[in-house]
Formats: sequence, C-alpha cells, structure tokens
Amino acid sequence: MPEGHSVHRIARQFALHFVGKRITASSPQVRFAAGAAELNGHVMTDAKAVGKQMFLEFDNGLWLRVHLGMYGAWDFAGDFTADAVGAAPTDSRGEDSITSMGAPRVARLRMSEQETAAPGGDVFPPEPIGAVRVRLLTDNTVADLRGPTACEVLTPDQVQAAIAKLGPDPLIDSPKAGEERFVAAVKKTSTPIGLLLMDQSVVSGIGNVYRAELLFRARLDPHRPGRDVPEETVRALWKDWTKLLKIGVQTGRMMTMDGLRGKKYEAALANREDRHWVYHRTGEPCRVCGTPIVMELVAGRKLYYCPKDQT
DNA sequence: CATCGATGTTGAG
DNA sequence: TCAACCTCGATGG
Repeated sequence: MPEGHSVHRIARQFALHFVGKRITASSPQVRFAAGAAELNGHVMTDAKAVGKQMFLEFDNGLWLRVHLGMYGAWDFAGDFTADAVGAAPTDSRGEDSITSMGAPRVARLRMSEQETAAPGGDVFPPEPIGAVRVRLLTDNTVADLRGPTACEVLTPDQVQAAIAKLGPDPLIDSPKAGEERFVAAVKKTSTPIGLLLMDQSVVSGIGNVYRAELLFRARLDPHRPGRDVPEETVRALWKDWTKLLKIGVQTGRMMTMDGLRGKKYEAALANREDRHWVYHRTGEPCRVCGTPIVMELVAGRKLYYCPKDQT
C-alpha cells in the first residue's frame, strides 16, 4: 500500500543488495512460474522506481515490472547493513530494530506500509511468509514478493512504453522538466485538482495520503478545476511534492507536518495520527483554524480537507 | 474469530 | 460507477 516514497526505498534496497549479483528466481504460483524461469540464473543489472512502479533489469535484457497496488509487499531477509535499512530504526509498535549502525548484521525485514525489521538468527534462506508470487535469491539476500497488482517480465521497449505513460517523478525527471510537464498537464483540463494529483499520468507517486496533505499545505480546494489553479500554486505544488517525497524516502514515513522540532517531531514519526494535517482526521479540528475536517468520497477514494482553510 | 477497510489500478457495464 | 484483484492489520463480538 505504498505511495511513491516506499517504492523508491525498495528500489534502493535492490540496488544495494541485488544489483550485480546472479539471481535465483522462482515462483510457487503457476501464474508467474514462466516469468520467473525467464529471469532465473541471470545477473540483475539495474533497479529503479518510477512513481509507484519498480523496474528490475537482468543481463539477458529483460525487465521485471512490479506494482504493489493496495496490498503488495516485499519481504527482505539475509545480510543487510543497518545503514542500508535507512533512518527508520523502529516500527510502529516501538519494537527494537536495527539500531547498531555500520556493522553488517543479519536482518529480516518487511517493507510495506509500516516497515519493520527484527534481528534474525534464522537459517538462510528463511521460509517465505504467506503466498509468494516471486522469490529473488542471491548468496546472502532474498526478496519475496506477495500480493502485487502487477508482476510481469517485459522487453526494453515495453518498459519504455510503461514509463512513457507516467507523469513526472521528482526523483527521476530533472526539476525544471518535471515541473513544466506537471504545469502543462494541470493547466489544460477542467478536472478537479484533487483528482489530478492522484492521476499517475499527470504526476507520479502521489497517493491518497500525500494528495490530501499537499492540498492542505497549499490551502487549495480539492474541487478547483486544474485550469483555474493559479500557475504559481501549481508550481508550488510540484516543489512541495518534491520536498515531501525526499523526506519520505529518507525517513520511510509520510511526514507532512511542517516545522515540528524535537519531541513533537519524534512523536509524529512514531505515531501516525500525529503526522498529518488532514488525512484520516474526519471531524477532528483543523490544526490551523479548528474547523472540523471534512471527508468526502471522490472516485471511490476518501478525500480529506479543511472546508475553511482550503479555498 | 469474523468482518472491515486500506497509502491502488484495471476493466466491465 | 463499481466490482475484482489480493493481503493482512485493526476492530468488534
């Protein structure tokens, strides 16, 4: 259930621990057995994320495209350095995790909505957890994919086509080019900005949490047609998404509260309910003006906003 | 233990 | 517009 930041973090794990290694690929599921066979025994040569999709390249020229959708998750196990796991040393339950930085150690972790890591000590490779679509195994690391929306082997042309359908990603496109693409797409349509931010052909990687938070941070009415949003506001939205995405990749959390310091910042990192301006806060007082936050179903997704501040 | 709901997308009607 | 996909943590009895 990740938004763009999680997928970038996962791609980074593959870049660090799988790229350059020969991969044993297998699938217990009939639906992907043939796909796994195409990749099996080849060296992984690249790993990258574009928006919510991840692409893994192998030395026979084929790519694995993965989209986690709503429930997908990767389980990693084996040798990961604490440093590589990133700056989210504890999970939501406050359990101890990889805290000794620097020294390589055995880790077992799961990357989904909440990323958790616990010291292992188990045999390698471990038994897969749940129904595994594909297992990618090296000498000392393993990744299990469960529940993805998409998992398929593509040719380079097909990868290019898939990426061409996607809007700009602040971590892929140059800042200027990305911003111009985003501005052009928003300008030309009467579709509400609240829908445009969720449209992966307009901008990549934003999901329901970042959508609501970006709109509040811009004090922007979600219903405002794209072409009626002042251009400066559109540009500010792009720059803010760039900022939030980088924070998300760094911390592993969708931290959207500005200006928190010290204890409040730590609390927000640890507790989801302290982390957002409006997301999942129906009926609670707006953190700025006190007006109850409104929830509205739009295109089947829950949209949260402050009816007073967002105009 | 059963049910609900979720940070998503696709395709049928 | 809505069900289907597919998984599991949170919730309630």
